[in-house]
Amino acid sequence: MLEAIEALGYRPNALARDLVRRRSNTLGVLVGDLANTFYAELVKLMELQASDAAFTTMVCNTNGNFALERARVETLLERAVLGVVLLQFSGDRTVLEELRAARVPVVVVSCSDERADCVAVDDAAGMRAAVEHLHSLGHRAIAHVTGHLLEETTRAERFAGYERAMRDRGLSPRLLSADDWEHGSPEAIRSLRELVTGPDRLTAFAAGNDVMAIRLMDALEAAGLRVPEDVSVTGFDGIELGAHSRIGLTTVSQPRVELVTRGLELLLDRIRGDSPTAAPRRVTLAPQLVVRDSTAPPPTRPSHGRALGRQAGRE
Amino acid sequence: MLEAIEALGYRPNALARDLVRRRSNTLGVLVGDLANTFYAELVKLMELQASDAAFTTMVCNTNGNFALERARVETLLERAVLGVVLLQFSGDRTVLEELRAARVPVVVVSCSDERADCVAVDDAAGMRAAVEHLHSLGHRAIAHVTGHLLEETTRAERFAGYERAMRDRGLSPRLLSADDWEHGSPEAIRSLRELVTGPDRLTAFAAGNDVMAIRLMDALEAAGLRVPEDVSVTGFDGIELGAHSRIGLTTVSQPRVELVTRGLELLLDRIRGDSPTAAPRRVTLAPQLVVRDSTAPPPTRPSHGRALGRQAGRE
DNA sequence: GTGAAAGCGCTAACAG
DNA sequence: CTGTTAGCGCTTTCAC
Repeated sequence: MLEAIEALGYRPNALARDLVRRRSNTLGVLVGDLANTFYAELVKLMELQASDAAFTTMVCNTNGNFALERARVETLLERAVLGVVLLQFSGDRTVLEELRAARVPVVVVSCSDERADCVAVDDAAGMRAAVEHLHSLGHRAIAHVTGHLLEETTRAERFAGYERAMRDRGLSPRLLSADDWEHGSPEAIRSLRELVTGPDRLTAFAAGNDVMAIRLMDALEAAGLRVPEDVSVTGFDGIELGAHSRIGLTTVSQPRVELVTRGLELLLDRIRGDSPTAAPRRVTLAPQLVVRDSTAPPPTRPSHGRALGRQAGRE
Repeated sequence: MLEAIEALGYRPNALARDLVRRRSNTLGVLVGDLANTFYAELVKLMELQASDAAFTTMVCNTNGNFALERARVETLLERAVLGVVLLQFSGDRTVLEELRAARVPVVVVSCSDERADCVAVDDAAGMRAAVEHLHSLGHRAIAHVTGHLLEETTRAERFAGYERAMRDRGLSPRLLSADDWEHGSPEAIRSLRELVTGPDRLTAFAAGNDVMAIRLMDALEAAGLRVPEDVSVTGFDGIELGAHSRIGLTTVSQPRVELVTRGLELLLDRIRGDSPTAAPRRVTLAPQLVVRDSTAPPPTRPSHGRALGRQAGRE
């Protein structure tokens, strides 16, 4: 009988099933920017683990844009998703309100929000580890580099961690925006060079994430500075590319699999209604400093050799 | 009245709408590996353009795994998707059959299949351009590097393009598998060094895609060889990372936006039923050679300096 | 145990 | 043109 059904090519209609059940067995995944490999990998893991748990996922790229994010949430709600995973959440209050009003469980992964369950790395501790590492190498003039590529709350927390670590060591924090040299304009490159060769010269940059760190390395080398000989750079996230021999980025790595696993755990717990009224829960994971080749002791006498080093040799 | 509806927080139930319409206003997107930024970006563009055209998308990562791919297609079919976009399609016949049996329009983007509409770059022409470039630099011993990271038909076509280009120049093709040194085992690295320093020494590698090219550079440098001084490398795809100053990968770039736009065009055309019985259509786009720093004339006398160059200086 | 019946929230068709 | 009605394909309930 069942074979006959199979043979006839019967396929159950999920639309009808979902309608009568009034829920769709689908998890929504909202991600800010799929082009950032860190998030792409989280999405990939999420999709895999969710389907192992017999859920369908619906991936939405929000481009970090509020309006788009809201529209996507609306779509997910209309489709009666079981729950929503927010990666790189913009922190827009109305979205969370809507989700709450619709009684749809939410988990925020890899960034923080007090209004929802979240799983994230201890950003402040991660930045502290980066500053500590640079400090122990002898660096004193360490700037923090951040920008719009980083989701707001994460940006704030990483900056806070950096600032605290600097003050704890009696150093003065300095904040730079990666957005300035994003397009590699000559003035931006020149002013970057100023920062490293000028009077209060910087010897190290602790970037807010790997993508910014890698672009910064690019800009520094375009300015004729060598990494790590003239200046050290650290990142945050631990994207695969940073491990490439040509890049060798010292970074603070996030445990991606655990982030996803724990996130899904929290979400499924809420979906099953195991803890319906519990206050937002928070899982904090430990990031891990990975030391590679982009950090070294500061130069003893500043040389900033434009004619020296790899850069000059290759271009 | 409409305002009252709004105020009461009415939200239409897409499940019911879809059930009665017997179609879901959703496009399925099947992608082999989201962790490859080339595909992640295509997915991102696809999602954006589809939602601009008022479609929801359902992204599924198949991991290049037949069983997973089949399961995902089954899910999409149960959800009565309007159409399916196949990125990095595994070429599994049964999947296409199922989709056809369910009368669901399909478009294959960035790889080829005669059984469906497709939009792809001319892979053979791209590889020919790479070989031509290397040949004009003076290279004669050029190997093609491919592996499981590349979807099957694409792999075949790029190899064919390479082989033809080599034979046209009276050169003998040589095929290597990137899978060998994927894990960076010492033997693999040693045998790679053999290939470049041994009797029939290779002076250039034309890789099947950028990810493999970049990993190959890593492996070559681990073997104490310099790129491009000792050996040249080319990629295929044009991922952003290849443009980084530290990488500087010469590559054959694919027009991503056009790939997505044209793909969606073909799919929507079929969905609207404009050309219900037309034979599979094929849009072929021109790839573009981007010359950067990973290619140079072959060394005049082989030095293969282990103690020289960036590698030795940095590790 | 098995089988019939009700109805999920919409849309499309049709009657007024 | 507006209002009513049937029914999409399933699950769940309830009667047998």
